[in-house]
Amino acid sequence: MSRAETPRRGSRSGRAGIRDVAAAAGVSITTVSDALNGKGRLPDATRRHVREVADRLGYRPSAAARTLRTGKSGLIGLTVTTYGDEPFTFTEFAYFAEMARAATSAALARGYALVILPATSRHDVWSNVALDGTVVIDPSDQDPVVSELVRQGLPVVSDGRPAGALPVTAWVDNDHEAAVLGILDHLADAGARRIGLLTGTTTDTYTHLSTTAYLRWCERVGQDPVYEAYPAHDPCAGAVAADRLLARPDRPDAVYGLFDPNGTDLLAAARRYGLRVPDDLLLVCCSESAVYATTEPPITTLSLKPRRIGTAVVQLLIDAIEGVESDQPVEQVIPTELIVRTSSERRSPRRTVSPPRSPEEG
Amino acid sequence: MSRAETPRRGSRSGRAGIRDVAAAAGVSITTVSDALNGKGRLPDATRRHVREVADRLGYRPSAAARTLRTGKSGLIGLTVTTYGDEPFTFTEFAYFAEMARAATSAALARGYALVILPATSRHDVWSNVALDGTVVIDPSDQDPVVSELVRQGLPVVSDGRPAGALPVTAWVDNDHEAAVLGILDHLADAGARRIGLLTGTTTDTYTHLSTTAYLRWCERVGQDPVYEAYPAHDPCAGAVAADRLLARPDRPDAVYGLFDPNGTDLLAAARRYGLRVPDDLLLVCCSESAVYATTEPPITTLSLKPRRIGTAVVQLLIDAIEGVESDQPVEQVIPTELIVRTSSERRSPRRTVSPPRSPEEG
DNA sequence: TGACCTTGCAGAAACGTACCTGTCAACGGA
DNA sequence: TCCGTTGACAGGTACGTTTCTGCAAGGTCA
Repeated sequence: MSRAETPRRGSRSGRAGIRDVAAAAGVSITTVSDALNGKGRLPDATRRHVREVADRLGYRPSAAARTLRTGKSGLIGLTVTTYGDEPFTFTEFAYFAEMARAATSAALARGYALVILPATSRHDVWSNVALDGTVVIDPSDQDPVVSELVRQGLPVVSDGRPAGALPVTAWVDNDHEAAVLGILDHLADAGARRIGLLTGTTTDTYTHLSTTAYLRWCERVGQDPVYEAYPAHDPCAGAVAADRLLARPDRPDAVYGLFDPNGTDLLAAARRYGLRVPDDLLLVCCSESAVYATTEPPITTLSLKPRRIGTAVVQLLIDAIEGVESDQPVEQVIPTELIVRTSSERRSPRRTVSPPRSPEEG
Repeated sequence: MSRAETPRRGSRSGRAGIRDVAAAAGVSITTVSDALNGKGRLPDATRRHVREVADRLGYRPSAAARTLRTGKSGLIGLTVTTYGDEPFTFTEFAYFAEMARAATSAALARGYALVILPATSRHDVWSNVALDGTVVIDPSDQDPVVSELVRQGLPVVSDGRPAGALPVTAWVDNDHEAAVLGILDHLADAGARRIGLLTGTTTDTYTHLSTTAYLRWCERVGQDPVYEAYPAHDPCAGAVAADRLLARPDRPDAVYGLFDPNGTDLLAAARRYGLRVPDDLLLVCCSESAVYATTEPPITTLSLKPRRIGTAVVQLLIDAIEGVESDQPVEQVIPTELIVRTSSERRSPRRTVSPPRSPEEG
């Protein structure tokens, strides 16, 4: 109350700045900064006083100024693959939604927020946002976005192991070969004689690894490969490919579909051709969607565990940003989970579907 | 080339700044800024020269500094409703994913990026990011986040009309009452005598408006309401509620489900009770998911048109940010779309499902 | 030949914060 | 009494832009 009489002629910008708080509290800017950030050596009385004045003035520190000063923005980029103008493809919906949800959650828990950015290298958007690091989903071989980010010295963590010699900081992925081999063995165990594959025409790592694993398995067991490939970003093409696969003269008696909608597409196609599932046709597809638990019949699915992946990716990235010496390896393989349902149980289905337990009636 | 001989002793921060570009090009900082931003009065030769030097040095302007100076960050917040720790609920997946996709696309087209933020008012995250405005999904009555944002003078546009006197800048919504009434009439036309409702226990506007519309319709036509409510964020509760609805002594002969998974849940419950759809039970649910086109039978769905909503919301927000005098009203009602499929066609299903056309075989 | 305008650029002041470097008083020990 | 130490703060600079204001040089016109 000694000499804080000049109230610093009206905060002209509308919002209160750190200067206004300092003036109102009768202390210096340094003291305010230290008090609010828990630094410096201040008696608790001063700290409380400053905090109270700041609250009273509704002071919110400028994120831009803080970012400029500290070099940290608290923002993490999340690149989404684009097909044409659309940010992410329909076939990846459930996976992406789950993965993004987990990533968002993990980031927020550590004080970071996620920024959605397109994988296409539009410099004007990318350079307009100050990022501390980036998560990229399934980067392509010579991804220009990744190169640019690395050149700027930003950590980059990818979902999906990087193709070629892409210099990412860390990556997280499933063991796609093992997953496919496991499914094929599972189908063979269930009595399948000729297993078909519904795959994609794109060149991403997931499609590539899965397809070659299938081909190797066929070679090993001496089966002729039976597969149809289609552009995975086109949902209609999937239905057509499923139909074509079941219309072949060498029709398979079991099919694994690499993409989420393949299950319903194959089921619809089987119905058209009068094939009973699982009696005439065993079905498995890779999906995160819950609908396959209640289809007729329920369909066996492979889950890639997107929530675990999203969490792991963000943890690795933030560790790299904050320079934490992580005890986790920088290359993490997340196990997949095969959720076995009726569609792949040829012999003696255990039991008929029972109604869900109602909490009221014991 | 006159006196640019002091090369400004090495850009210490690693990255090239505007100063380094100015020194290398032999011009002033002002000239570099003007040249790169297309401002000022400069001959094309200078402009080209500066641009070339900037490219050679790999110069990227600091987003933080620009934001601090201009007050614009190019970032738009997208708040997601949270249940517990999870950023958004499973039941909204398809809707949210579509809506977010459209919003992302629309924002990027106008040079903005989206930041995902939780609706819960964790100040430390919110105040750490410089936003130009925010999209909120289904804000609650006295939403503290919205109040805070408005207090800061930021424009806020909501998906879903704001409850109470929430001071949003603009909003976009469907006409939920009209949609429900339309569906009930549609079901009655198809021969339904007693229409049931699967609804939620939450207090959001969507659930509230839809439920009261149903009750009013029942009163008008003289039908006793038959409905079950469950916490919409719990997928298991939905299956139980669907089962309970069909187990009632006054079992409805038609059901409308307000949430996305209700269709499969109701279908599974109907199967358990030996009810044929649509012969014994007409079914409609509100969903954006494509799976309902290929279920057995295909299920009639109501689409809320999340893509149009996402686009509209972002356009309104950016217009407000940039001070554009929009010719669009600040309150936009997007029409819903009823996609009629077999599950609600009691009399004479038009035709059986035909296989999709294959591009190869005409 | 001055007065005046246009062109082409440079200087320097912000933007709001964080933090490094003092400064001054009080205090304790020799 | 003197010196070293510590606590409690203030001053000032830097972060990297944008942009307002100036200022010469050259051209135009009376």
